[in-house]
Amino acid sequence: MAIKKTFENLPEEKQRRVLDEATVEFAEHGYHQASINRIVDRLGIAKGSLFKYFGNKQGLFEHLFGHAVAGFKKPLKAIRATPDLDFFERIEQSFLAGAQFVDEHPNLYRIYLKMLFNESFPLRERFLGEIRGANAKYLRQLIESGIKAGELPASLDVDMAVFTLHAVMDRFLQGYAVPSLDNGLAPAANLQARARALAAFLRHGLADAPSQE
Amino acid sequence: MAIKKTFENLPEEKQRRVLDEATVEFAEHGYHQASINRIVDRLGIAKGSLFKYFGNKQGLFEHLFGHAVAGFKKPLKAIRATPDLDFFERIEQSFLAGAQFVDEHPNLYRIYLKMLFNESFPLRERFLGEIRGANAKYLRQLIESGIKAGELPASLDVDMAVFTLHAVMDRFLQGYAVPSLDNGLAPAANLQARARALAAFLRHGLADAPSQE
Amino acid sequence: MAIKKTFENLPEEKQRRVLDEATVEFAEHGYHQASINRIVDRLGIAKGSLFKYFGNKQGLFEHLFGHAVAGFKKPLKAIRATPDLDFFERIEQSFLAGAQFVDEHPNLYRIYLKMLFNESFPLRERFLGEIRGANAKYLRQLIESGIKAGELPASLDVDMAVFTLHAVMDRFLQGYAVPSLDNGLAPAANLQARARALAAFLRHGLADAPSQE
Amino acid sequence: MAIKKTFENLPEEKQRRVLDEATVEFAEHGYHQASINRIVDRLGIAKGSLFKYFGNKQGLFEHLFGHAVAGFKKPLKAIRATPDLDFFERIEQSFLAGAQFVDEHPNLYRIYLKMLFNESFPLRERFLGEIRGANAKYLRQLIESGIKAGELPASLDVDMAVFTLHAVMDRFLQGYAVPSLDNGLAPAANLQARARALAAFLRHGLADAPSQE
DNA sequence: CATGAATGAGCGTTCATTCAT
DNA sequence: TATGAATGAACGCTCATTCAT
Repeated sequence: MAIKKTFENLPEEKQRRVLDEATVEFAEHGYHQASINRIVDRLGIAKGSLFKYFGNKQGLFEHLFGHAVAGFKKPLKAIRATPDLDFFERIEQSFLAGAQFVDEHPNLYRIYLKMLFNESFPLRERFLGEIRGANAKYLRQLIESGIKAGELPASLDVDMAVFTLHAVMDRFLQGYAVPSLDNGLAPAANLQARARALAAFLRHGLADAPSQE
Repeated sequence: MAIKKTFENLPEEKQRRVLDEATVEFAEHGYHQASINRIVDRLGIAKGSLFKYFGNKQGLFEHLFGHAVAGFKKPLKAIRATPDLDFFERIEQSFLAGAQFVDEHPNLYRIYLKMLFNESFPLRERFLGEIRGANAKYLRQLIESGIKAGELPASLDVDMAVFTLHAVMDRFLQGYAVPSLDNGLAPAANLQARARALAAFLRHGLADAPSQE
Repeated sequence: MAIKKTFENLPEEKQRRVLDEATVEFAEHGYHQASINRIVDRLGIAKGSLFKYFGNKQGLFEHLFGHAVAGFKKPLKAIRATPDLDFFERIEQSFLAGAQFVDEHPNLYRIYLKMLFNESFPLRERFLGEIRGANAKYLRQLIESGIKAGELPASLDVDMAVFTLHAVMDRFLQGYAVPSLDNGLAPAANLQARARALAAFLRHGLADAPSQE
Repeated sequence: MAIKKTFENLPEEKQRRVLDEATVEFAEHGYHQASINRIVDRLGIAKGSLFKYFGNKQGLFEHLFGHAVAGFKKPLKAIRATPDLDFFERIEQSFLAGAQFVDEHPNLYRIYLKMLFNESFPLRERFLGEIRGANAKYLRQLIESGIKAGELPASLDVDMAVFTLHAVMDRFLQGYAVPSLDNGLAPAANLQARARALAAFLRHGLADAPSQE
């Protein structure tokens, strides 16, 4: 707590600038390659100030990303509370909600992606566990609701379903955030169309795909 | 390739040792955090030698990973040539072939994963494009063969199918290579069982899942 | 002394706390390694306040240790005024008085020890001169009284006697304050026994030592 | 070992310069206040070089002082081997041998003094233990020889004798190396005279001092 | 050709001190 | 008067790279 007292006394506008610049730096370079020097240079503040605010580099990162973790979970909450949508509509909406988060917080999402396979981020296990755990739990609840509502067969292998949904949703967002990873695969369809297509796809599988219209 | 001439004159055994140690270092630390110092210390060779062989750090990485890229494509080739398997059996086999590659080349796969979302790897775009492009192409051909063989409906949205298959296969391998990312989602099923379950799942989708036995 | 005006207006209790914490810090880390940050953190006061009180780090140290110097001289004064003790009893009592001072002001004594051979303490020459000069003067007077009283031979080389007494007394206190410096030398005798033994020793020297009982 | 390989391959002249400059820096400022920057600036070499040689600041210090520790013990050895001197002549010679060491290695002795009461030197306990232990052992053997030779009474309290000799010898050298600590106490007698006077003094003690001539 | 000593920019971090509020 | 945010030089240390031997 003592660490952030100084920072929290700052004018909100300045707090925002500091966190934004730092987020950009971590998003561009990852944790270790991110440079405190560059951050303070861009901010036009003294190096010592940043250390007063956050204690050290790790403190800065943890503050910044720790506060953001909640944001990763929020978009999904809204959808679960929509009684008028059926399961596949909710899936579709979840895709779009994720994309909206990526649009609004592109750098936080980039940090998350870098953290996925780079072990050297501080608190990586905790942060990833929270985000991915929340996602998985959300999807599981969605599926279970779908079964209860008769929209999904009771015989569904819920674990596999969660796994598949999670995989496809992750990939959908990754491709959206880093288009170069979609290398030639998908048509440059607009976002909603792709979300709808994927949802339809997940409904029937490969062998039982209905005719396209 | 004047750069690699002196390296290629080395005894093959020594070449292998150099590349192996470097691969381990890049796999553990990524590109920028990897330390030439540590590599030559472990190898017991002079630092200057490594620079003579590869020019610089980037040259070392490009040589090493460039040679490895072909390895990423090989396992899939074998499966496409199996006339006695139907589409979903091939998918299942593809999963297992990928897992086998991860087993045999864990460090190359770790490098690939780190490269996915970290822009600072040299030739990243090219390497990723090659690997992912080959994967996508392979999957597309598999699907098209499946359609021709009547195992998949002609109406299938091939792009979406490729996308989904790719997503699930990637996630399958990532979870296999980095189990902590599977956070609580999947049961500790053995590899083959999970591959089979996923293939079955992809066949019928969520809404049309057959009863489990 | 404009510098200390605001400090002296503080409630005495607070003055004491400030000086005590600062003394601990200087005793633990010496002058340069002592950290104003740590001091104000422990005190819970603003950093600016300390600088208002004392101007700068050096001012704080000088105030603190300057006030303490008198304390270094006090214990000895008392002994000189004891008419019923002979010279060697006074020496013995001086040792014990020194030890008592170390017990009561361990941190001041630690500062003094650190200052002995570390040129970077502010006002070091003056402080050391005062303390050591007072000690030497005290010992000289003790010796001269002893000669006058016929307890010591008139032929005594007073300079050498002062030197030796000073050396032994210093070492006695140093070993008491920093036992690790006594490395294996002395038996774990209790304080009074050792003081008495040293006094006896100083009386007769090495060659003329009487039988031990 | 690996740490010092690079350094040991250097021309001896350069090795000497490096160690000399570093010794001066540590002698002037102690361990923590000593600045690697200043050392390399004075040497005109790159900062990285020093770290290649010794790994880190502590490694430099330990190398430098560790090698010097043997030098602290050497002068005493020579004296013990002189059969033609009696006990008090040996004491006198020991004082002078110590003074000679201080003359030849003033900066090492200054480091030793700073280390005495400053806990923050690396390996302080070990270095001090070695030096002081060797001194104490040397003095004890001297005393025991003196007793055997009948030059000292068999009833002598050896522990106290060692303690006193050690104290006086230390103080003698400290005053020689840091004259300001002798504040006004002793006359500016020449070295040999003072050594002789102290030895005489230790022989007879205060109460039994013979007439001065 | 191999070596490994030398380089120096850059890193994260600490610190006493200043000064507007 | 008390505050505490801001400062920026200095610290120990790492690194990929160069080049004389």
